[in-house]
Amino acid sequence: MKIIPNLSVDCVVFGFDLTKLNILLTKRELRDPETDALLFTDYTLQGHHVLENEDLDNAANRVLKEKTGLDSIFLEQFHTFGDTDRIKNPKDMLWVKNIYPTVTNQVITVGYYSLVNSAKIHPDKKHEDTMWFPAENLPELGFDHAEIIDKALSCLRIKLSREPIGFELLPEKFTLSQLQILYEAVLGRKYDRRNFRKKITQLKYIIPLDEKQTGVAHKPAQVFIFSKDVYERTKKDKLGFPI
Amino acid sequence: MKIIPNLSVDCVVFGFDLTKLNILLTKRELRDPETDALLFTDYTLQGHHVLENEDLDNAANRVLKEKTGLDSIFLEQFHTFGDTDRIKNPKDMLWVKNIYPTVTNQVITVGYYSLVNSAKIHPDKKHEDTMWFPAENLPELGFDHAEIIDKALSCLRIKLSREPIGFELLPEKFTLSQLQILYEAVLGRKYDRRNFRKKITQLKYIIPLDEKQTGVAHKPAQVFIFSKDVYERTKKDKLGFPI
DNA sequence: TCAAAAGTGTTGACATTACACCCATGT
DNA sequence: ACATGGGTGTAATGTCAACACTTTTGA
Repeated sequence: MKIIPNLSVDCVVFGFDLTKLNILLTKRELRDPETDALLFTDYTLQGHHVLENEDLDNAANRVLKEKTGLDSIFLEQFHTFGDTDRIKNPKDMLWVKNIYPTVTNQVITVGYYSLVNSAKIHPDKKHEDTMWFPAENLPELGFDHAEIIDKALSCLRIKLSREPIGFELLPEKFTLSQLQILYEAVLGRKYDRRNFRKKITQLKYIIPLDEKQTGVAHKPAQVFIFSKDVYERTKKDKLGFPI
Repeated sequence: MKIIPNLSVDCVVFGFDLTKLNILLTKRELRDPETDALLFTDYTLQGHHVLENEDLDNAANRVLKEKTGLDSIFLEQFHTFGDTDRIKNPKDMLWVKNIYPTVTNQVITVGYYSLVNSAKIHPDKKHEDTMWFPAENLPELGFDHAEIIDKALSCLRIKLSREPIGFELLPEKFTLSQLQILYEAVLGRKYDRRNFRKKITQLKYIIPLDEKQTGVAHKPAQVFIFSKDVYERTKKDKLGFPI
């Protein structure tokens, strides 16, 4: 299958480990083709060129499946990056010349972000060089991927403050504290525990189970599930008042 | 300047005539190259292929400048459309084959919307075949432009309910009723006049002038201006509570 | 003098914030 | 027994929704 040389997708994979927000990155190395000397090393998002006769969304799904093994997970297009000087860093130009000699110097990339429960990816097994980094503490990034991640995060924040998508980052059964930590981690603010619980428990689509946490060295918490079905049935698309 | 055959931008130009929300469309006709018989006619967004060595955002600005004469107006990228079957209607395939024979059958388009005060465009003069249509009552559209407009409108709604961008659609000096009608037209809901005014007048960046409407057959309204400067200085990026 | 939109305040319901103590479990 | 996070209520404040009459102008 031939690639489309001037069109790629990049996926910002967000994960939550019940403590903090993480981003999945892949190690990139460039070695001199003759001497094999290590020229540089850094990290990049999971990306690939779109293939001929492939829908954009499918390209993003394919990349995700290849890099994480996960299928049919939450995936949302957030922005397209098309400045002609996107690849301006000398190391990136060198890398492109070595790895994709057929690629033009004007590549636009469509950014997607996806949300996964970190526990579902075991990067050590399949892809040694693909690993989680805390969103707050990322390593050196290739290309314009720092910019792409910034934009992804700000789009995720807006989305999360409008729609209940946080559950995509949690195990199916979760506690209210885990949910609160998730919101705090993504939105970068704190919530009062009582007020948070009050708010959440009045939502009909967050359903308490007759089940408690086990194996924790403190009072076990009640577990909840999210019902997308109930949400879809009861949501009312109200837009905020003008700012 | 050569075009990039598989990459285009489409601009959804929103205008407000102090009454309702409008969208700028261009008439498209295809005639049989031999008999000159009219094969079909419909309307399309303002779009064009991106040029080699042109930034995406610049391409959108160029298209807008060419089609409306306007420069440096509000322009926001909202979504990229990249399904392989985007051009599936027979009339569209026919049109592409006639007009852009070099173009591949897999073209992705980056959607932008822009906001203009309708009064600033006099389509009759420059472009007879480019005209305003009420957003609520659009004619038959080519390609997937109905879908693109839907998405643009829903993105505009979300943006408008988060940020004060409505002023881009208004004359520099406006009345509170005009602002209210604008919000009602875009968001598709009604506001109580007293509550709306209460809310707006407490915003420091909407500044009353010592000036009144003239030439109206009723009590003249006070006029206001929007200060982007004051807004930028006083805004606090608060994200909503989880839904 | 009439028509048309401008302008103006109060009240009740609801949502948001702030805040402190006891509980159940594993070690 | 202790450390850890779970679970709970109330009062003050702020925000939102509903509602009707008078004013100013041009025609």
